[in-house]
Amino acid sequence: MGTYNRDNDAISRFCRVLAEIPRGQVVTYGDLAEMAGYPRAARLAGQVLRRLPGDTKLPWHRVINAQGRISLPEPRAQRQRERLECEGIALIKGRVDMGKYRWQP
DNA sequence: AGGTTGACCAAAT
DNA sequence: AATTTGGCCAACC
Repeated sequence: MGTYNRDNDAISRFCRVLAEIPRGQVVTYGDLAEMAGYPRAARLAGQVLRRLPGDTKLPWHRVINAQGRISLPEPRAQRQRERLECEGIALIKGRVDMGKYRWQP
């Protein structure tokens, strides 16, 4: 199978990877998908994140797009920016310095 | 069933 | 540097 169908096993794989991202670091949607075992399924990562409960303890804010930009619509983008800054990740002209903060295990 | 829609991405223009 | 293009893949009409 290799296909994703609302099976919780797939979702928990995304969540497991998400939980491992260290404080003060970020990954891209594509990175998250690949680490979860779904290479080239960046949009799938976005769908999983979108469905996370609003009160999740998972570090959803550590996931940004491949250009180092926040991919959320306002007003959630503002919350993500705040959370990142709380961890010492500043956005310079709307961008995270991927060379400095991208997590590579 | 089949078309459209995204918290996407890399390569080409 | 900014846009466009083609690929991606499950959810949702």
